[in-house]
Amino acid sequence: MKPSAGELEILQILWKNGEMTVKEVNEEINKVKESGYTTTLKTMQIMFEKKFISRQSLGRSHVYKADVTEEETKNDLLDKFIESTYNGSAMKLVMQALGNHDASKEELDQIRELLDEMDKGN
Amino acid sequence: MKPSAGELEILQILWKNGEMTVKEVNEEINKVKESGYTTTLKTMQIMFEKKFISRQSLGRSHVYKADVTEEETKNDLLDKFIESTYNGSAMKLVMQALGNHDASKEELDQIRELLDEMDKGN
DNA sequence: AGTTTTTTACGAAATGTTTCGTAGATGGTG
DNA sequence: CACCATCTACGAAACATTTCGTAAAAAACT
Repeated sequence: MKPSAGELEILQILWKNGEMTVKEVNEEINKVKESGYTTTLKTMQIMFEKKFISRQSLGRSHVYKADVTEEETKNDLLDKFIESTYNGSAMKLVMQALGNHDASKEELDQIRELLDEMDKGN
Repeated sequence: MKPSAGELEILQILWKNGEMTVKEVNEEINKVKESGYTTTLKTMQIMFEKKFISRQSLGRSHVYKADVTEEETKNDLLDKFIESTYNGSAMKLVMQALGNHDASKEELDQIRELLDEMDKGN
């Protein structure tokens, strides 16, 4: 299933940091924006019910970790985005993303390599 | 502002077809999924209030057209998607989109051309 | 003119998300 | 042991979205 915006934010934090308590996740969020502790707690409880994350008791508190992979989740989000916004055309998205964002020489070369690999596949 | 999923669906139809009545838009939607007439009407009335679309009276009915451009809207959605899902890195998104979707030789060449153009810019 | 059809406008229910207040449990500290 | 801080659980409010029923206006039909 598709995580909401708030859920995705928490998943990104867990993917980056591994196992974390609600308090730690909330502190991470508060580096970027203000958000109450129970807000983060509630969201994580819902995510737990949805099986996006799992948890383990540690003393009185819980330690959470992502239970869906970054790869799989982002693929899923990307596919849905391509479908809804670019009518299913990944290439249209790639063209627009390239056209609208600066890239370093290294990045461009990296993409060229990938394109060459894809040629071989054909 | 960001159109919702349902609003985007209607915008895509209007971008493709130009001026349309609610009835026509609803018929277009019903080619893909079932949806009541008043549902589409209501959504379009909300979109009108939000200034996503404008309208003109034609006899007893209204003829609507998109009032935000496809280019601008998709750019905005793309930027937000890159921000929320790829931590702001357009190149990560491009790499993943290329890696996960097949492309024809023509499409790959088209991307190469674009990359060459971008090199010149540097 | 009266009935039917088409269309708008309005309101509200159903759902999902985000946020937070409050109560209660747990564990540490004087 | 009583008090305080920390943490969970629960419920509910606030908001946005989606869906549709119903009423009323307007036009078309007989």
